[in-house]
Amino acid sequence: MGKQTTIKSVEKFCNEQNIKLTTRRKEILSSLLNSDKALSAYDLIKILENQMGSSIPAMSVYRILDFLENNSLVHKLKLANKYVACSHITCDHGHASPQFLICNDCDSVKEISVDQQVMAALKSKVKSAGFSLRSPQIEMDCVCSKCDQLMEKTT
Amino acid sequence: MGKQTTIKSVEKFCNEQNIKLTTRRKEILSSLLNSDKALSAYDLIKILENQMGSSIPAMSVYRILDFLENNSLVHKLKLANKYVACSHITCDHGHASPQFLICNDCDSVKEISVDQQVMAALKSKVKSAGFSLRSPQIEMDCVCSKCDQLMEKTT
DNA sequence: GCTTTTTATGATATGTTATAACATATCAAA
DNA sequence: TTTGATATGTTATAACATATCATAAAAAGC
Repeated sequence: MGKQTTIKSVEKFCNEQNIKLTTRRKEILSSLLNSDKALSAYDLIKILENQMGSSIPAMSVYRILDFLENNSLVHKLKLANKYVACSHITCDHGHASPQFLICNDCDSVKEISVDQQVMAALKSKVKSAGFSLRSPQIEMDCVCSKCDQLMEKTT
Repeated sequence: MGKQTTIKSVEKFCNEQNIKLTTRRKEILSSLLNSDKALSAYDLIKILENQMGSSIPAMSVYRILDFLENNSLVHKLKLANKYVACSHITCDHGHASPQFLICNDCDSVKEISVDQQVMAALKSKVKSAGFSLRSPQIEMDCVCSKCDQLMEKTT
């Protein structure tokens, strides 16, 4: 799907859901949608300055990321302290437990979903250990194929 | 197992493995072993100051944590940016993929292990997505039973 | 339309986690 | 006793995140 199409369809989605997608929020979300990598809050500040020519305080970025996360438009990757647009923004179906494969080298991220059975197995172990799951999100420390190849050449 | 026993058996283990457990390293590791929660580097600085009466720079703590992690005595929890002693320090058998259940409220941590089959399933999905796993460690955002009860009362 | 209230953003300061770069100490082996 | 390896100390700074108060913009009630 083209990027323009995506942001348009997100706007439509937000209208329907009564989510207020202000200019600032749209700028942040667009930057994330246009990136093939996870971005830190401070990456986003730089991007807004360079590409949109508008300066924005760190506090605003964090607030906006929070807002977008609460409305399931963005995910925070705790493994990397970075943020990605939800890859299911434009689906109408609710998505399963997200699993993020994060390249340790270049921060490229692939969002896939955890199998029902696997998730059930994980959950039941959590329960029998006396804990309860708060977020089904799973993040894994990986290397993408591109970086993997580069490493082999270097070694 | 008593705490004194543990640190003794760790010392024995380090001798056998030719891991130099210096005074500083022992202080850090003991603090982690004595804690039922994950601790940040700066928590450890405070603990050493209060309990051992010795001040230690942040840099040293981070280096020591690195060292202990490389020697499989300590795990870093990226979800919480905190550290825990490996719960298998005193086993002689190598342990499977660790799964950490981290209480979002009080940072108490339970280390269990991921089922072989579940791990295999996760791995194969990673592979077919064009990534390769770097660390089999899985961290999950949970609430422990104690905090769970407290929350219900408050609500 | 105009005020009130709520919501969003800006500005500033500060807190928290982590690493870089360089210096010193300690100890064992040549 | 010098050398080399390893561990630790010191200082500075980068990177990530939140608290607090002020201001602006939007929405709700009249």
